Amino acid sequence: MSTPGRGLHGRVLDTLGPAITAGEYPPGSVLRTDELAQRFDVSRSVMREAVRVLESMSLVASRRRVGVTVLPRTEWNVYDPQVIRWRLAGADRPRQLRSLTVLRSAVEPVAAGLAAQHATPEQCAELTECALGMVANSRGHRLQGYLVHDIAFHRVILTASGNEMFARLGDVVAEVLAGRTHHEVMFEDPDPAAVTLHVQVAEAVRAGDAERAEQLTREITVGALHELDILAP
Amino acid sequence: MSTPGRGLHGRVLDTLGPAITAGEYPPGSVLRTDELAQRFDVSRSVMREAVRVLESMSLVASRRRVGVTVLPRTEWNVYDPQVIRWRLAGADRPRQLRSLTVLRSAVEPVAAGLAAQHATPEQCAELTECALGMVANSRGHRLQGYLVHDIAFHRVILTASGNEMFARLGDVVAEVLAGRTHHEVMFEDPDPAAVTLHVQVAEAVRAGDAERAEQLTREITVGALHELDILAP
DNA sequence: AGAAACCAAAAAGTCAGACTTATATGTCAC
DNA sequence: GTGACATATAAGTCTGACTTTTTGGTTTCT
Repeated sequence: MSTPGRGLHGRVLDTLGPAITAGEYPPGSVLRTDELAQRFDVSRSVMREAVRVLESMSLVASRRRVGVTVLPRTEWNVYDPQVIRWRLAGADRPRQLRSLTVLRSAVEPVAAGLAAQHATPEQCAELTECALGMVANSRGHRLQGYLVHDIAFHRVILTASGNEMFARLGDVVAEVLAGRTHHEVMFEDPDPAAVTLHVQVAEAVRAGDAERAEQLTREITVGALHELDILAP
Repeated sequence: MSTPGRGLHGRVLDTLGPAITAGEYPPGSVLRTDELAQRFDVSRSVMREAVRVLESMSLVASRRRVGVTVLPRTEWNVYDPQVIRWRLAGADRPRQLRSLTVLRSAVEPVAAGLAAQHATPEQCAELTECALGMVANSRGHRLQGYLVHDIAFHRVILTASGNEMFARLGDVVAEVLAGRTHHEVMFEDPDPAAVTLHVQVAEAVRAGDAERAEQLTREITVGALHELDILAP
């Protein structure tokens, strides 16, 4: 998943990125390129490339005579897939999970509504296929199989919406769903009501009923919010 | 606005970024670092830093023995503020404007609902202030003054939602609104109904009425969709 | 004493050149 | 045609010297 070990500068990022997003260097901390280069045992050129990438993510700012300063979280490019991965993998995981779930609750219903209007027959077929796969794996601790279809389902919805920015959230949603299964509490079989909702969404999209698709998806995301205690019961 | 001229590599990006996002290099095009360095009259080290940044935006991929290849639009990090700016400034502007407006229509209503629950008294005050400023500038071709308050209004809503990912969309929304005033057709005074809606949203947030704040904001964004002919009348 | 001008050190920024490594592609034998 | 092998290519890496900006302290003048 993603882009592992693409060169030396990538290795550096794999260490520095998670460290910064985890808050190991509080905002305002100052790093020096040469020192970092020594610490990671790479040349300054490689280190500079890594710093440039962090800078383009607004994780740090590089200024002459002062050094590379860590920026406050409010400056971070929180939509950068790399940043999201780093945060999901580290100490910032709960916060990232919450904000992503709220984002999902806003985006996915609208995406489903658009999908009902724009989905191709192939996408409709794939959607029902996914929903059926979820049903088939909804009992008997077949969490892995369930997850695969769940991820595929939401990815198709986002793609079929026809909006490039929605489509780009597919990977993020996938990581959220996968995380819920693997890290969070998810011992029992999935909620039967949720499974039913997915089937109904697939049907609504196929029927071109945007209103219904949106409303049903809203119910799904409300469920996700409840799981994280973001909504009062 | 943003980060102009932060070093030589930034200058290179200011040319290459817009060129790529405008589609001047079709997907699959191959660039060579050395050739680019010559073309921009910079050292290879500087050029490499620029390429690294483009790579972190998934605009290009760098592979040994082949070169720097331009990636298809579906790979781009379309949430990167820099990418958004480049696209809004170039040939891809209409597409970017549409997808951003659809994103707004999904996010802002939910953000307004959350703002109604979480906004501080100061934020509520600022919000009504903005709304009043919009009213005051809604007649007599005072578009500039209107725009300032409109931008501030939406920024407060997104910030007050308490969700970091929503808050980060403030800059983007600002650029969309500014673009609508400056580039798009916007000769007459703003729609009075829209002005009223903003005032009502401010009131709903102050009253803590999440449901109403969300619904009213939805009406605002529906208006924005209509402006771009995304919704049927 | 306070402000203005000045100086020196520090760290990022830039450049040039040599070298390494992976890999796409063409060549040859079978 | 298939597989092994050689070769050329372009990215990747390292090093060292040099430039530029900026900060913080020092000196000087009012």
